[in-house]
Amino acid sequence: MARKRVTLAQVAAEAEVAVSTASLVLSGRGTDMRISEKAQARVRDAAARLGYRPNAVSVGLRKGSTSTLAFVSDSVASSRLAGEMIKGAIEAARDRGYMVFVGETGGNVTLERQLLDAMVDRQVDGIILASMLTHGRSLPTGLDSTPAVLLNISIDGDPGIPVVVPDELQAGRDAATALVSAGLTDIHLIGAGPGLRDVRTISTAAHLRLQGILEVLSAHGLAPASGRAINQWLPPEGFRAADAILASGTPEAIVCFNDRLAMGVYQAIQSRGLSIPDDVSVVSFDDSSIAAWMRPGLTTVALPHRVMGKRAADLLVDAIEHDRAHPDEPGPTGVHLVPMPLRERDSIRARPGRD
Amino acid sequence: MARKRVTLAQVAAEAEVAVSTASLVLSGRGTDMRISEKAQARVRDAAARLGYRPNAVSVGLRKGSTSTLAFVSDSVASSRLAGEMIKGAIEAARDRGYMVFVGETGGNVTLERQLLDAMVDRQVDGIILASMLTHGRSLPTGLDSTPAVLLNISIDGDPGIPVVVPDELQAGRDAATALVSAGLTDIHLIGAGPGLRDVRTISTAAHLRLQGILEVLSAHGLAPASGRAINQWLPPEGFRAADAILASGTPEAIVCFNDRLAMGVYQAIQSRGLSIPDDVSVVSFDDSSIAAWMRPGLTTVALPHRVMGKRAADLLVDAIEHDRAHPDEPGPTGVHLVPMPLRERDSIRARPGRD
DNA sequence: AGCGCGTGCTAGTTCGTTTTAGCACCGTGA
DNA sequence: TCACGGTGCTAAAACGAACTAGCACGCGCT
Repeated sequence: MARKRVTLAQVAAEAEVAVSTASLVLSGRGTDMRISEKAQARVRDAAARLGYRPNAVSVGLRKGSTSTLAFVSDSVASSRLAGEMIKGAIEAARDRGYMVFVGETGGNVTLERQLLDAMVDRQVDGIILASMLTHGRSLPTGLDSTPAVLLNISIDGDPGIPVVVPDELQAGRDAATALVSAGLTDIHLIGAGPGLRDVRTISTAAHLRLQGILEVLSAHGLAPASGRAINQWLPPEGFRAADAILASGTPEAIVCFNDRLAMGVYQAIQSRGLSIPDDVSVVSFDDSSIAAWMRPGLTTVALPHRVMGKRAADLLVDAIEHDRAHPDEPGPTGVHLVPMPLRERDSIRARPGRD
Repeated sequence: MARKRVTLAQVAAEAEVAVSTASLVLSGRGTDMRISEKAQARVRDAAARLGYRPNAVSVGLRKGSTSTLAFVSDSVASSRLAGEMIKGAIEAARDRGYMVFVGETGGNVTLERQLLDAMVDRQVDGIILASMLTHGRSLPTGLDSTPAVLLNISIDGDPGIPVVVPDELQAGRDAATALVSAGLTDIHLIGAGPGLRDVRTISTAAHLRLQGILEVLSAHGLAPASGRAINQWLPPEGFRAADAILASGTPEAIVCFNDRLAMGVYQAIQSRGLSIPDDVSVVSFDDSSIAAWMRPGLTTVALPHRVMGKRAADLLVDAIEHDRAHPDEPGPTGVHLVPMPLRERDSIRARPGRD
């Protein structure tokens, strides 16, 4: 086993030309360099016959670029979401001819440093630094010597490189609009609120979602009927919060700050024999896999992780190519907001008597 | 920006020795090669001062090995599970000094070929070929020239390389035992069964789980009270199947072939005003994230994806090192069953009057 | 004085490719 | 007859590290 790889030298020998000739031909510069059609044909033929494939490591050494990206995140698998991001990035990278190294730091800064170093040692052409937490953090050093993109990380101040984040503000607006345009006015918030400062998580998502919601409500002369700031957005918390609301009457609508909270909210509502959406409407955020499985289907504003990953990889490759073409110019930058689409399912019902 | 990387030559110049001397010292063969302590100190000092890091690409070219693994799967993100596998593999790889390329084929054979080729072109030291479907499939060619491990793939016949799969047979036994030892005898199957041939999916998991269940039941003189083979294991199917069972009486216990089915089953039971586990006990497979969030917590046999990924990476590195040490010997092989632990939560109640 | 030997280091080749500079040949026009 | 220009190719130098073979030097011994 382990048939040795075919090298360019072998192809050249088989075609009876010099190595440099073979290289020229196979890299498409043959005609350009006035290699006769006959010789070119011989080389191509030999390459095909021997099943020649260029050794990417050697090319990487010679050219200094490896057609390789690094994807470093703090958590690959803690959520299905991270997987989607990676998938999006890998697909986009592949379409552009790049392979991707995936690394995971678990939030450990030392590990992040080591990983980044290991990636740079392997001459990656660019780096995607991703987080699952969308919170402000400081940027590791060394990201200025290699093209890089920040994914799902909102940095304080201008990082000087492209940043890809979901448009949480608009998502908040859309969730509130879905309720308001159904004629619902008695709206309760679970996860954050009722005021703009009532946020218990480090996530900036919470702030932005809340801001968007409040913006739309006040534009319609409304305010949240209640709100609970919660730091752990998990089903039991959702259950407790909803139960407390239900104890003092049936609300028209509940906004959950994520689908796990919504799951608990469903349980609380249904365990009281009430119906979603006939008695109370629910809207949420994330569109995690459970959202579609819940009964009735949960209307939720999706986090488009796949698209974000793809976007990041595309921006990174753009940056790499820009760098190659104009090594002195500063390179692309800016915050790229990815729209969060509203997935309308069956958890919102228009208020009878209104349209 | 983009400060050039420090090369060994620069370190050597700074330490006033030859490049070869610097190489020897930094690779630990200094004393071995009788380089004076003084010179060694100068080299190490210079390396530290300049922040020297060896260029992994160059080393890869020279040594032929790149400290890099490939993880190729048919679906990275279709389930949270795949992410866990990758995470396990990446962690184990990192602990052994390897970085990992992740690729995803979407089940497309052409793409798989291309990806595998691209990986081999980059001189990966080994390949993990993973699937999310645990079904028999044919092995791509070329896996014999590079160390490889199959992850979550059961191949027909001996692939000649290590294979890592979950122990579904024992999982089936454990699920059934959990019910039987609680004194439950009226046991209904949702997903497959009641007979050994009543399986509608291409997954071998279904067969093995069923086999394990039937084995334990018959060892106790029991047989399934009913069984429905289903090809799509999703909540609505679970709901329908459970509803049909409930229409003709209240069952003692239901085995769901995965957690999504169980989610539908919960909905069906609870919408009839019945209680889990007081009226009916439920056990399931997978331990997906929803299992812990359901009310009551779902007792389920976990698919240890993280452990499987870790195991695969460890076996692969073992194979690589074996290959390096004994290039002629055949290398490790065999099927490695990873135990599926039973996660006991609150969906099983012992039958009153029994122990 | 000459030989052998241990010590401490280095020159030079290799890995597989890209790329630049330029060689050898031929026909042509002066 | 010779410079000149075009044609078709190749030699050789990178890229950065690893590693083999072996050089120079000084010391002790005969």
